Amino acid sequence: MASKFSFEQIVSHLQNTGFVFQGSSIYGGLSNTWDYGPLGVELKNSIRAYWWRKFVHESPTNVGIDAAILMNPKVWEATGHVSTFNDPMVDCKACKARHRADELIKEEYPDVDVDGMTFEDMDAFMKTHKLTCPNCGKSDFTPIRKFNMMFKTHIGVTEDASSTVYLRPETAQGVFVNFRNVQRVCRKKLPFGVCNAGKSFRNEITPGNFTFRTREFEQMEMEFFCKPGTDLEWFAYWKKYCLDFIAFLGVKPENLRFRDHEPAELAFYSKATTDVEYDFPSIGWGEILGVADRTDYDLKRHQEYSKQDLTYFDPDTNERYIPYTIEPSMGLDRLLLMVVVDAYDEQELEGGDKRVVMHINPGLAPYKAAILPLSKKLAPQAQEVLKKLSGDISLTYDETGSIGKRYRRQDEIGTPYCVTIDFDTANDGKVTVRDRDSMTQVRVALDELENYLREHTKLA
RNA sequence: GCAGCCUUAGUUCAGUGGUAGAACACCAGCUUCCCAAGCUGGUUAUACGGGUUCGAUUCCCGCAGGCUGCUCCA
Repeated sequence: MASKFSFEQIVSHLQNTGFVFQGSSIYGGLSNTWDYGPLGVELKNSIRAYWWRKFVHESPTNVGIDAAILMNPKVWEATGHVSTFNDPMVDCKACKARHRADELIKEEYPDVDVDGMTFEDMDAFMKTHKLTCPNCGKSDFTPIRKFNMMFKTHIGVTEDASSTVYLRPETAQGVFVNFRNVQRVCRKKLPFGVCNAGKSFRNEITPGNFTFRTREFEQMEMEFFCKPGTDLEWFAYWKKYCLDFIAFLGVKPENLRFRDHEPAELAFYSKATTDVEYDFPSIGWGEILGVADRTDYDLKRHQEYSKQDLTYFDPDTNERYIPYTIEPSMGLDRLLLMVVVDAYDEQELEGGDKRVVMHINPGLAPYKAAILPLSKKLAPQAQEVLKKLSGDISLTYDETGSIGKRYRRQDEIGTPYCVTIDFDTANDGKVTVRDRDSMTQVRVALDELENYLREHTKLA
């Protein structure tokens, strides 16, 4: 079941501890924009790095790229984003409810070919057939209005139509347009995958639920190119691989599920799609990643629109064909939200005290360890220890308040280990390492400390 | 984007047409020295912009943001 703690409670904790801040807050904020704070960015970087390791470094078939956000507008004509992201929306003038015109028509007249209708056709159809609002029963709609979900901007200082470009609504196309480049320079044979992580932008009508749905978000996608006919096999392979990946992040398995899309639910370009969903408190089951069999749709369309040959020559069979693509696509912001929601815990202690603990996977935690002098008098010694530990372990330092209070602060932000320098350290060369989850302590020699921390914060 | 409700320190809450108070948190000092101790002192707020008024945090309007519902999606 979903976390027993309320979403509101967890979100508030994230904002109070520096995982996430509201965007532009000193100007009153900007709706649905969020800034990752010092802790959030560490966690986000860790998750992305782990994804990169699993999908690029540990998958010999795969390589990575980092494609540009701005692309030639023809890309979005080829993919159909320019037309399909234009949904025909109507408002009911009586009750102000908003509906999709095509959905309304389908509902009442399932046999009508709505997809073949223009927006004008739909407008006329709704009027002549006196369609009513499912919400209030009246038949009084505004004309169809288009909502293009792509953000537009302009190249150059003059804003004429010829200079219009879009912020990419998905990272995938940056990979497809580089299919030939990557294949050539890496001398790749099928099957092979190309990974890309980066920001995408969608002008959603209704964002919300904190960072779960935002207009600017970070995707981590792979396009895995394979021979047609082997696609379902690879689809199954990457589906399994993704679930393993999620499991390694350390979330509770009972909060995860696979959901195969029904045929009617499939996107027009997809042959099969599976979502992995997480059971968020208050949001319910929410998609955190999807694996799709995109067939040869994308490359075929790009070949058609760019007039470039995007076929693959198969040296084994001497055939030329357009590869099929399996695409595991995940939202980094959602993965992060899942990790922190899953990790959040409150414990009642003796005496009615409450202790907030974030049981974040030690390998992902924003800080792997906190360096704490038992007394302020030991601060110089503790600073030395901090300085000596090499820079690629993320650490924090705290010398104010009692040691118990400092342990508590680290628990609240998910730091798995607290390293305490005490009065014996100078004599025996050892420090106390306290474990967040078990609340137990061990003495570790200073020489061994770095290895100890590395060993205990290693990812599978 | 539309409708309803909401907005006072970092957080949770008081309060008033005459310029804001607490608790927790935070900082400093003393003390303590391995799981939120104590004492002393300290920093910090009426989201923003107008209007009414001698005077607005309080009343009115606008705007921004938050929450809830509708439509969409990774």
